Parts: sequence; structure tokens; C-alpha cells
Amino acid sequence: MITARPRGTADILPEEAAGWRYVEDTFRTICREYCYEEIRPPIFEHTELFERGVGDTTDIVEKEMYTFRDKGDRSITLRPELTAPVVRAYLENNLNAGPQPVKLYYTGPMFRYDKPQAGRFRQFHQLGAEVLGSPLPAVDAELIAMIMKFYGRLGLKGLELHINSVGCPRCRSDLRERLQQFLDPRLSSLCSNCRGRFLRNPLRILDCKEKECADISSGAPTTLDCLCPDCESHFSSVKGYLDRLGIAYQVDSRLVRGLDYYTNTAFEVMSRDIGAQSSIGGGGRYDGLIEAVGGQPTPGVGFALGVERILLTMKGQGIELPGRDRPDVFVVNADPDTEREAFEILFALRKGGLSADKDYLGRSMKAQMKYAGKTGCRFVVILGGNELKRGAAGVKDMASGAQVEMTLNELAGQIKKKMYGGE
RNA sequence: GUGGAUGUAGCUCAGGUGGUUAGAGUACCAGAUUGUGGCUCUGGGGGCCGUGGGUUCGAGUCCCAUCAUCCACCCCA
Repeated sequence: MITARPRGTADILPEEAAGWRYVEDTFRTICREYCYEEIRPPIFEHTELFERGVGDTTDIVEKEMYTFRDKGDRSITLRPELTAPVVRAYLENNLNAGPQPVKLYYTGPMFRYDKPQAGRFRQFHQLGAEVLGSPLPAVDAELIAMIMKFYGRLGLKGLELHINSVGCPRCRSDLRERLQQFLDPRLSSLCSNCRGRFLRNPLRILDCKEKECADISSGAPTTLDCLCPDCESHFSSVKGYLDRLGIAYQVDSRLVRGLDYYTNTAFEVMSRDIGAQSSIGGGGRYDGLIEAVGGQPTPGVGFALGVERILLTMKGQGIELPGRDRPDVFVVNADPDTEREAFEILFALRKGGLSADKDYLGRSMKAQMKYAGKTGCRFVVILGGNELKRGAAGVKDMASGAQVEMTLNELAGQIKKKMYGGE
């Protein structure tokens, strides 16, 4: 072998790919029901889009981006998330000039240079949605409802929905001041990481997991203590919609999203079944982002869900996923001299609307039968010299073992009747 | 980026204190069955023992380094 796959990547083999397809299809169906349309931005973007659109004090931009210079000496970055690219596409294609709001969804790979562990990869996959152009709290609630509906449809149980409001820039500068006042005398007890955050981004100290920091900040003012009347009313309105839909949540004032342009609502869904990387989806409102990327001030909300973590949770909860596809029919020919006829009949079956395969290794009849059994096919069509002369073939039901004779020109129709048509 | 555990057939794993041609189960292929899968039996192919150094008469086994995987911290999906 020349080389192994790069660290933190995975080969999704046919068996698992079926489960992926199922999860993605379920998501697409929900998106259609909620009237979100698909968008497919590129896999890579100019680096400055993420520097400005994600925030250059975030871990993503500081140390996790796959960045390189292309042959035209442009700085290019493999997308670590898709909110900023979607906003860029919205502006670049003048979607802001059409009917508002614009409701979009996406699926696909993202790239972050992290150290891999359970539920964390360097290439991972997200399902996401964004609503651009509406400031109303009902949209926040719709997105959250959509996520919970999706998880429910997959059969996931016992998930925790955490929500919080981080307010607007005015609330945050208020909080920032109060936090710094509160923390200043205790600064020496904080972890080194948080001492660094004290000036740059004190909000992040709130969700530091170090015991010392958590103890100290447990008495600190939180985002909710500093909401202005507008933000306060936005937050209670979101909660009201969720209550009305019967969606359970817990308010978590320590939930602070790492991205710089988040405003008001922040939410995260946690799974207990997949180890330390317990977040299987999250999102929030980002009314400051579009302006930061260069557009007119425009409100936005969105979420992203991790496909790998969803699949891990499903596995952990013992939820069955579809396996690989099985052929309807496998053509076995008993006599090597009739291989041409077998080939023709194979294509006739396919033309008749069945998924069909045959042996391509010139195997003995017994070996063909054995192989047919391994493909999991529902029927085997057996071609022998004697029946062929009469224009007929044997059709064996692999589950029951029962075999009947059918004329060649009605093979596909008769088999379909056996599959779908009662008897 | 920091720390811990683990690397032996495709897969799951054996291989006391270094000592001949490195084993099992399973999977794969073939035969037993001259035109019929699953069960059973028999046989067969398949190993740079993660990689590179070192110690030794001799290393799968001991030492060092390196890479990879898993797990945790950090962060997030």
C-alpha cells in the first residue's frame, strides 16, 4: 500500500453508507416539510471569510483551520463550518434582493485540524440550516423545533436541549464590564487559559470546565443578568413558542457559543451516549454576522448538526439502521455454454425494473448459488440447458427455498408480482 | 497542543522469565455433492509480528525513537 488514509478521516464503506443515506434523507424530508431549500457552497473559501465571519479569537480560526496557498498565491481554507459561506453566498448572489426571509439547508463535509477522539474527526459532516432576513423569535423556535423533530424521527431518546440568550452587543459590553469587575479580585485563581480570556473574551470564562474556574464563575453575573429589555423579550418569546409546541428545554446561562457574532438565542443539544464529545447539534442567532461579512445589517439564525455523532448516538441507543442494498434477483447459469443467454436475461430483468446481478468470475453453479446467497438476493433465476430449450427458467425464492418454473418472456413481470403483488 | 492505553492473518485474539519452519477462531477460495445457497466435514491461500534504530550468538518477546488507533483534557459537530 502506498499510504494510509490521513489522520482523523474515515472511509465510509457500503454497509455504513446506507445508514448515512438514511439519516441524510430523513433530514432532507424534514427540510422540505419546513420549506427550506438546499444550498451547496464550495468546499473551500478565501481564508479571510472565516477570519472575519467566524471570529479571529475563536479556536477554529486560531488553530484548527486547514489553510494553504494555491498556485495563484491566494490563501485558501477548507471550510470549518458553513454559516459564513452561506452568508457570503447570500450576499454574492443577491438573495437579499429577493423575497425575505431566505430559508436554506445544507449537508456536507467540514474540516478542522483537531486531535481526533471519540466523536471528533478532522473531516466530519454536518447537516445545517440558516434563515436570513428575519429578526423574529418565532424563527429561532422553528429551527429548534425542526432539530428536535428530526432527532425524534430518527428514534433518538433522552437528549437534552440547552438554551440561553447571549444578548446583543450592548448587553454584552454591559456583562463584560460586570464580569471583569467580578473576576478582577479573583484573577489569580483562574486557570492560565482563563487569565488569557479575561481581557480578550471574558464571556468564555463562564463555560470553562476547570473546577477552579467553574467554582469562581458560579457566582458571577451571567448573560441573563444583563439582557436589555428587547433581548429579554426576544428570549422569553422563544421560550413561549417552545412551551406552546411542548418542547422541553433547560435554560443554561453558562452556554456561551464560541463564535463572535452570535446574538440573542444560543442552543445546543447533548447526548449522554457518546463519550466526552456530547454535543450532537447546536446553533443560534447571529444578527451581527452579515454586516461583519460586508452586507447591510441583516438578522440571521441557524444550526448545525454532526452526522457522525448522530450515528454514534443511534448506535449507543441500539437503533437499527438500514443495511446495504440487496439485489432483487441473481442470475445463475448452470451450463457455461449458456453464459451469453444469461447475460441477455440479466439485462432483460433490469429493463423490467428489477435490480439484478450475475456471476462475473466464471464460477461453478454451486459457487454461483453460494455467492447469490451472500448477496442477500430475494430470488435466483436458474438457467439450464433443458429449460432454456423450452424457453423457460427456474425461479427460486431464497427465503423459502421454493422453486417454480417460468417462461423467459414473463420473468420480470412474474417476479415483480411475487415481490409486490400478494401471492 | 498536553496526558494515558494499545499496535501479531481481512476481523477477534493466543503466543510464562528472549531460543527452531508464529498459532486458533472467524472470514475468503475449493472439494465432499456429475444442474441448486444456508448446516456439517476436509483441504487451501493469506503474516516486512505498525515502522526505524539499539542490546544480544539469537528479538513477536527487552530498550529508545517514530507513526497510527482508541480514550481523556482543551474545544466543538
